[in-house]
Amino acid sequence: MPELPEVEIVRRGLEKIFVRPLKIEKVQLKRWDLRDPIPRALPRKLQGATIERISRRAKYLLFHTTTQGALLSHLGMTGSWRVCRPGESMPHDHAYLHLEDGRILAFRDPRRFGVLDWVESTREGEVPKRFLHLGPEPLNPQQFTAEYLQDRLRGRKSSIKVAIMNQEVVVGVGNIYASEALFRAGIQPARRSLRITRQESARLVVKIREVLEEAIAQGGSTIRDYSHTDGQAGQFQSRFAVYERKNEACSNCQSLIKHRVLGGRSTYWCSRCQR
DNA sequence: CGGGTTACCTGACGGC
DNA sequence: TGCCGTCAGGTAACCC
Repeated sequence: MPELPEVEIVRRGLEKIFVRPLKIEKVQLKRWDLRDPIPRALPRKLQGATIERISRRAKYLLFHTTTQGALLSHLGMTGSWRVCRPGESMPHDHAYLHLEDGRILAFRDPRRFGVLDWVESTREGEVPKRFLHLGPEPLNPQQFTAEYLQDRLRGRKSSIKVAIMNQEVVVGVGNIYASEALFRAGIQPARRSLRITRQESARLVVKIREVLEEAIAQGGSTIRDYSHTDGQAGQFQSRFAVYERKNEACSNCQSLIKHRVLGGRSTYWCSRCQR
């Protein structure tokens, strides 16, 4: 489900709720068996804590408390956070955070590939274990540069699409935006990473950033489960150039959009516009 | 070791 | 109608 743009939109939605710090009065867990079991201590740590800030790293969200500990959440494929009131439960709600103002934050995740975890400290320099292997943030031009990408692609035998979806190379790019960015950059997804030229790396860096920023501006992409914290759907799915457009005419050259599986994931491209 | 494949889980959809 | 196979915004544990 959610790639960087969707997670960032969720972060902004949550941020609005915590414009002023709010205490969590009660934590209710419906089940513990997400992709990783929720730590038994999580409710104890969160209950009575005050959330003052929401940050994002890659596709992870951190709910920072005033005592330095933080709730870490990953949405997996179908995870969502929504604001609701008592009695507004939905199937596959796994956790409820009861806020001091009477509102409830519900974590829902039908497939349970998501993660809820507790990190003890998020002080400067102390990086949660889950973040250790993560690559640079693509929206940060100082971190994610043509030189950097070219360097990481050199000597890599995998396809360029698999490479940019590798969170150690660059974070936040998932299956939709990988295809979309490669279309914009004019690069075939199956090309070997090591054959990508310097110039192409430069273009790809620009296009990855561009497509992610446009998607954020459109509120992300809603295919199935994804929605904002207020239940609204994203709008970027109507702007897909290639994703899920197999056999449709390319918006640029009218030739038919191709599809194949790469690294186990559905991949879409225009064989005329992408070389 | 790098890189491909599979498992985790539920629901939606198409074909028979 | 209903059953079965396939596929889905991600990640990580496996295999070679």
